[in-house]
Amino acid sequence: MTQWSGAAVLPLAFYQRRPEHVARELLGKLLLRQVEGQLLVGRIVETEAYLATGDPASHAFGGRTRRNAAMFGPAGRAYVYALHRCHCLNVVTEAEGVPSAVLIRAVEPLAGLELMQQRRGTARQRDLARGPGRLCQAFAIDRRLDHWDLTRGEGLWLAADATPPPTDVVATPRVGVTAARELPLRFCLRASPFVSPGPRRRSA
DNA sequence: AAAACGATCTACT
DNA sequence: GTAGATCGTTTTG
Repeated sequence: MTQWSGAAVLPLAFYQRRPEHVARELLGKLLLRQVEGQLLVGRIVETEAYLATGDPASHAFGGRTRRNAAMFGPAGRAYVYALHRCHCLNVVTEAEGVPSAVLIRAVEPLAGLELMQQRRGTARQRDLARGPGRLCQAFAIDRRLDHWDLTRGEGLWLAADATPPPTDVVATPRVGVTAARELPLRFCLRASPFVSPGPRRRSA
């Protein structure tokens, strides 16, 4: 795995900024997971920012609860929650006490594909980590990783590729429940086949 | 104690 | 494109 030795772990300062900025900067970065003696790697191709104030879609909008406690903690930690049968991975941003985060919506699988295929129950590369729930299943991420320190470079962490590919970024307004606000919170790499379907438009 | 609610996914047409 | 499964968390009685 010397191929990833040049990948620099993202430092605390990277996360101590506004979630819109972090979400934009995360595109093209690497998500790494060490599990069962193997290294899983994916390139982040889609993110979503959840603001500390004025964002009705954020879990922190209604105040602090047991579930969303990680969002109120220090930056650079994971906020993992369960939804339906799935889990979703967020990275906490800004200062402690400011509840903002970035949802990792999709990655392009780069290493450890066999284990991902095994965990996902499919061989289709496109379906391994496209969508926040699938991503967590492929990378063996669940609530035990809630509050995990992502800056330590072990278990679960993020890093910058030594030679990242060109990143042509698109920001799109959210659709669905938050459509009324038209917040430009979603970021993805243009033309990446590994982008998730995204939130459904809600039917009245 | 019970009910409602999704930052979703899969299957099917 | 739409429908339904499904379950931990939160809210309400």
